Amino acid sequence: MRGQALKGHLDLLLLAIIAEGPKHGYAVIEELRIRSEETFDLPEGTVYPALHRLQKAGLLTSEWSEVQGRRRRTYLLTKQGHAALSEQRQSWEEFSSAIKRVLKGAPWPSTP
Amino acid sequence: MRGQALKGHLDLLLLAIIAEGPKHGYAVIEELRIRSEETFDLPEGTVYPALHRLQKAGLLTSEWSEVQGRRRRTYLLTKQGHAALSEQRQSWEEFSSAIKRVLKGAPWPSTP
DNA sequence: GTTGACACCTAGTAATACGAGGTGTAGGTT
DNA sequence: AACCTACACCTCGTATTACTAGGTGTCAAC
Repeated sequence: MRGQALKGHLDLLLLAIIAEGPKHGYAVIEELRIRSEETFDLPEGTVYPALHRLQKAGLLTSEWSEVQGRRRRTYLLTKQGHAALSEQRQSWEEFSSAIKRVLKGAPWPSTP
Repeated sequence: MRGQALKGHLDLLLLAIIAEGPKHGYAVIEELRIRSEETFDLPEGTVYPALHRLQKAGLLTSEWSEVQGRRRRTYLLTKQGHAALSEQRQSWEEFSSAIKRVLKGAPWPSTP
């Protein structure tokens, strides 16, 4: 149920979602919520600035459009974005397996 | 090879290591480096303040000792510390599987 | 007698996720 | 008509936190 504390890994999630197809910010939030089964229910104040950051870094481009009276900013991965994504996937793999190795030391809480 | 960017998960690692047996700060660093196979090679400026923080939060206690002329501060988990650990293990489990669910959407980079 | 491993510490910095607010449209319900 | 909810965007400030860059001191080896 916790959405907080995805500290360094937000970019990976955003890039991964948008890599599957162009999406606007609000849709990214929804997609993340659904795909994570409510684990990631990110506030807009988290996602929008992050998207701006990624665009500024050259990993995303965006385009404005208007759909049924609402303006949307739709994001797309650049070549750099794809490169960054696959790099960050690898980092995640390494990171999470390192954590696993550390945690594996003591089985699980046997309430000592 | 990178040790940085373990953003929100440092506490989990420290608690997990110390839960296996009392350890002093320097030994915690070594243990983390070895167990993670060099992935986590944490600077002292990261670990020591974190240990202080955990102690202040009541999750650790410490005791000074002197071994071969060197003073050591050895840490131990409190009851709260054990509770926090098992909570954070669970959080990690949930967090990492949520990430996996998000990433699983598109197989792996087929260089599109 | 200097270097390197051991062993601790603090102060400051940069990054960043989030909270709290704000703007506006469309489509309902009351 | 007034209101609410979902959609859709935004910014500013704050708190946390990992890290950098320093500092102190012991011991063994060279």
